[in-house]
Amino acid sequence: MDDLRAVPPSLTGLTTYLLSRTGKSARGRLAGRFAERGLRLWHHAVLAALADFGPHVQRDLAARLGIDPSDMAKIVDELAGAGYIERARDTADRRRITVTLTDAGRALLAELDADAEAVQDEILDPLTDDEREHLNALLRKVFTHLEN
Amino acid sequence: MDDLRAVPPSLTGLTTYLLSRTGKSARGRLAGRFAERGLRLWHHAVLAALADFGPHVQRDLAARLGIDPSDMAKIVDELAGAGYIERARDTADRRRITVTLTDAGRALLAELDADAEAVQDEILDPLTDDEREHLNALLRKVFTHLEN
DNA sequence: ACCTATCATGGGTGAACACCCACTAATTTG
DNA sequence: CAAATTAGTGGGTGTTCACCCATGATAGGT
Repeated sequence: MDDLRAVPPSLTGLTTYLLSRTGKSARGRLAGRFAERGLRLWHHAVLAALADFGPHVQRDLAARLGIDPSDMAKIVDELAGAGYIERARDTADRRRITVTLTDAGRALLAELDADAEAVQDEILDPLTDDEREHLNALLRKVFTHLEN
Repeated sequence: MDDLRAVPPSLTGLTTYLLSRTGKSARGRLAGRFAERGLRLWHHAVLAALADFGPHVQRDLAARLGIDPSDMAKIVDELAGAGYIERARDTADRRRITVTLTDAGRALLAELDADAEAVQDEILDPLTDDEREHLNALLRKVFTHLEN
């Protein structure tokens, strides 16, 4: 007891601490899997947004994901270069570029989602199905409240 | 609907995504408060470890918190410089430095804990007391399982 | 037709962070 | 007693990440 590896209980008593640590672990593991494919977390988020809401003007895509338009340009460039999305100049407003998911992109998204599920299974391993459900509901509440 | 600011549901459906985002927000807010005092999250962790487990050999402190000994040396130096902890050479093994919490350190820890509570209240605002309790219990399960 | 605003893009910056190595002092081992 | 090991420390490195600015192309207002 008093294992030298034990984490201070006054920290584990803080829900924010637990959120921070588990969140970091989750992000790290998923980022690791994506990295094996030469991808980062934002690539997944972009593909998911396109799948959920359909084609986007690039600027709207950046706004939706809360990322800098300049960084979005780079991400879009990478995804387009690999054929996962298609860029097309808007004919009405030729400043804009409309981004669309390709079939290859849809297929990649399915794989990335599978990665995410796998990581989720790793991390939520000690929880029953009911508990996972409950955790997701609680976090969803917290998250939607954060978005203001 | 289809608010341009809405986050993709296929992401919010992933508990790992919610963990990652809420965790990042929690860490960011707390780090912001600490930064106003010229401190970082590790300073809090070190003080908490000393309060919970008593004096530590510096190397053990690093091992417990999972941080590089070299980085721990810097953190300890900062805390000692401000008088929050005391360094003392071990008389038996003069290579070792034993780190002890001072009264000032204990007082600072109380303030940092208050900061953490405040951030926690912000973030868990939409949850009832029962739900907060439940969330903490679930995360604790997940966290202790991660530690392997 | 000008002037201003908007979009995509490239490039650069700076903070945070986790690592890693080398060096000194001290201890332990053979 | 010599050699190998360990503790603390200083310094440096590479990565990630969020930001910010400048530029060129295009639109819209007046």
